Amino acid sequence: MLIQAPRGTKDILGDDIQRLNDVENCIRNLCNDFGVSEIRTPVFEHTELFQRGVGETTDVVQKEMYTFVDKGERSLTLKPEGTAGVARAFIEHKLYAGVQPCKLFYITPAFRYERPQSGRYRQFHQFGVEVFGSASASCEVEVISLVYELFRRLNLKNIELHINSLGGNECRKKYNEILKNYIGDNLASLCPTCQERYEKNPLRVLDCKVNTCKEIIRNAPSTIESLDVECREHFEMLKTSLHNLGIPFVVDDKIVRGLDYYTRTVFEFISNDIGALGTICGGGRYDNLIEQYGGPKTPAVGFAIGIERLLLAMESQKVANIAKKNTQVFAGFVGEGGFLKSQSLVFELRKQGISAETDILSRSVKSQLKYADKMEAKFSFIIGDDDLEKGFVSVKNMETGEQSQVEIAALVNFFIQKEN
RNA sequence: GUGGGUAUAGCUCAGUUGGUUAGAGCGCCAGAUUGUGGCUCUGGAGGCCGCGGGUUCGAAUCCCACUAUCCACCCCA
Repeated sequence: MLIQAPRGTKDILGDDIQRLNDVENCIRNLCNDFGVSEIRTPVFEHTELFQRGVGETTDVVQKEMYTFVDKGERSLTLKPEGTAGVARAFIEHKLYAGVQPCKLFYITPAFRYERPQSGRYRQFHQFGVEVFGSASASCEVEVISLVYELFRRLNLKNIELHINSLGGNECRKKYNEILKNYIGDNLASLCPTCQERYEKNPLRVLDCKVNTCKEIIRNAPSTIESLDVECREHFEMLKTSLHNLGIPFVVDDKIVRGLDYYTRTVFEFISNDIGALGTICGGGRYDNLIEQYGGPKTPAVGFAIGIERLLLAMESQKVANIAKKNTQVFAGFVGEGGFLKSQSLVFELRKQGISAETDILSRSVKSQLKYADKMEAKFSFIIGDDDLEKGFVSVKNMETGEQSQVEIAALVNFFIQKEN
């Protein structure tokens, strides 16, 4: 029986790894420009961290986590998202005592046990940013503008920013009651899952895709209408600032995020180019989480981008230009003297930072050149005993076919010149 | 967890109403006079036809189950 990669996982190689590296480099430069430093947290954490943070009633915690017991009888879980671990680290390293705001980013694999489909894997990768310490709307602007700028740098188009406000603790409590009243007699007409949601987390009904539910909630009062004065001002300030930066957005009072820790602002960046799962980026404010984890009361804003989805969008828009591996020099040979000389020349060239290759399959000269061609070498030469005697070798420009005599002793310098 | 499509060479796919030894294109390897790539020509390697049952004289082909994969629902990045 052949063993293959586990369901919902995949190997990244060839053009894909090139694209991924390009995106990661772009992210690192971007974060540097935005004053955000990197953090790497463990791939697994105590299960309780996610239960308390992400929320006991969420699907992620209830049925999608990779949880196991280690030999010390600890219940551990492969991270299903990035925020919980960063929040934990923020408290554990007492970053609240350092310079505020504290701005961190991560690139990490994440794990969820779900049925794979387009844009969804069991092991996927997230790029996320968390900003701790600011209660002001300019904190949201900080991270939203970062995402917006990432898409611009990657040349991605047709991505819509949707924003909403769920309100703080008080408004949310109030809104739940209002929504329940609104649904009222229609409760029986809701889909079974929504009837459950009605009890546990009425907000989620707004997110339902079942047509009958959509119809019922179509004219439902929005969370925005129940905002208290402070939350309303906060939301207005956010909109003003986004206008100020020229970042287009739509207010979408139907977006409700699936993770319990969000308060006030939530937002998503949505693409229509990548199939049914169009949310490339999701995030929002979570002012209670740090305190809930036992840290000092600390406001925070964050988001996560699904890197696979980002790549999907890039592929569908064909914006990625893959940097080809470029071999500068192919050093072929004939005979043992030539073999030893080409071997040492290649090593010398490589030490000089010039990408060079020789034949290690004992192939004919013809085949060696074919190989050089496939490697897209810019120059090639074949060195043999008679060349060694003469002290010169014929260097071929692989694009033009031109050949020129070069002194063997000067070969390395010759290619250094060509490199510059 | 639910529903639908798919599974033949490294890749993309043909394969007749079930009928001898399973095919093409691309890719890979080699050759076309002695030491020079791309184009062309010739040859070669490479398949338990996803796995296991069943129907049949006979199955890549029909039926069943499983697994994987793709897409959608749910949920989310």
